[in-house]
Amino acid sequence: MGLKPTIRQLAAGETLFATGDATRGFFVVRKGQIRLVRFGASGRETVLFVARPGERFAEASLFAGTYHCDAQAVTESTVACFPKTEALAMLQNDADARLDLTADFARQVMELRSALTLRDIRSARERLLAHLVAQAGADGRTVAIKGLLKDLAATIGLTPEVLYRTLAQLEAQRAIQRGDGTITLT
Amino acid sequence: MGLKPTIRQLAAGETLFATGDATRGFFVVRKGQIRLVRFGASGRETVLFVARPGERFAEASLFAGTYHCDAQAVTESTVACFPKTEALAMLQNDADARLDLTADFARQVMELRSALTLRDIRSARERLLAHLVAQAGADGRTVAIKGLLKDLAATIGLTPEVLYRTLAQLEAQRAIQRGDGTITLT
DNA sequence: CGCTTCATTGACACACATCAATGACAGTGG
DNA sequence: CCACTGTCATTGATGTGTGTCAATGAAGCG
Repeated sequence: MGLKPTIRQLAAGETLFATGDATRGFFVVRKGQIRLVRFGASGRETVLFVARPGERFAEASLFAGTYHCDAQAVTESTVACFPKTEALAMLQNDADARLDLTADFARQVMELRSALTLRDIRSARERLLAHLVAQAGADGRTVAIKGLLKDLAATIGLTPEVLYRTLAQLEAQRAIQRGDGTITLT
Repeated sequence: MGLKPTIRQLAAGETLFATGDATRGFFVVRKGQIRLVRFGASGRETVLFVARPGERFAEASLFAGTYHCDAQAVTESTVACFPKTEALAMLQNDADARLDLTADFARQVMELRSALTLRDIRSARERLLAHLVAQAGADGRTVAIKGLLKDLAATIGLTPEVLYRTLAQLEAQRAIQRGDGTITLT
C-alpha cells in the first residue's frame, strides 16, 4: 500500500469502533487480537471474525457510511488505521494501487471459499488430506507447516487432539511422511 | 456490470476450463451448478467451491495468467462468460465499475469470514442462533428465510435433519417463533 | 392420481470433543 | 547450573452430539 497509516494502541477490552459509528477507514492488526462482534436484539452476541496480526479487517467500511459491527481488542493490541478518504482517493487515482487492492480482495475471496468448502468435509482424515493437497507446494506433494500444529488445527476446524491423532494415523498408514516443519504426501 | 457477456451451455460433467489453461475471464452461473476442483499429485481431488445460480466464480483469474483449478458442470448448466480483456479494460476506464467490483469483493470477504467463524461453533443450537442473529433484519429480531430449509442447513454446515430438530427444539423452548418464511427471535 | 421433493420425527452408531495425564522443550530466575 | 514454570505435542479413556439410515405425511406437478 502506498498509504501511511496511523498507529493506535488498544488496551484489552477497549473498543476500536461500535455499530453505527461513522466509518473512519479500515485496519490491519499489528499485535494482539481484535474481535468483530454483532449484537442481536436479544442481547446475544455473535463473533463475526477474530483478526490476528497481519490480517486486515473492516475493508467494507470503505463503501459504507457506518460500521455494522463492534470492534474490541481481546488482548492488548496495536492496529494500523488506514483513513477512508485517503484509501478511496487512492482507489480513484492510482491505477496500480487500485488493481493491487482489488486483486488482493479477489484472491482472498477464493481463499475463503476454499476454506469454507473444506469445512463441509465431515471426516477429520479427509478434511486434513484435502487441506494438505490444497496447500501442497510446487511438487504437489510437500507441504510446509508454518507455525504451530495447534494453529493448523484451528484453521481447518479441528481440535488439536484430533489433529495429532489423525496425523499419527496417516503416518502409520504411510499416507504421509512427517519431517521437520514439513509433511509429504505419498 | 456494463459488460455484455457471452452465454455458454454446458452438459452435465462437461469441463469449462482446466488447470493451466490461459485465463479467459470470469463467470456467473445462470443455471445449474459448477464445481471448482483441484487435483493433488496423488490424484485426490479437492472441491474448492460449488457455484450456484447468481454466483460469480474465477474472479481472481482477472489477475492471473492461468487457471489454478478445474471447472466442471455438475448438472446441465448455463454460464455467462465475461472476457478478461474487456473486464480489465473496464476496470481501467470506468471509475464506477471498479468501485462497484471492489466494494462487492470487500463485502464478500466479510461475509465469508463471518460464515467461516460461524463454523467454529460446534453446537448446532448455538451455531443456528448465531446465524439468525447475524441475519436478522432491521428490527434485529426477524429473519427472512429465502429458499429451502435444506439450503439453509447447507449454508450453516448442518444436515437438514439436525436443522429441523434444532428448529423444533428452539420453538418448543420459545427461543424462536416460526412464521411463513420467517423466524423471529424472542 | 402416481411421482418427486421437502419437511419432519424416530432410532442408532460412531466420530469427534472433552477431560486427563505424560514427556519434551524453552525460557526464567534464584 | 538447576529447580520452576509454561506451552506444545502426544496418547488414553470416556461420553455425547451429530450424522446417518429409515419411515411418514404434505405439497407441488405433470
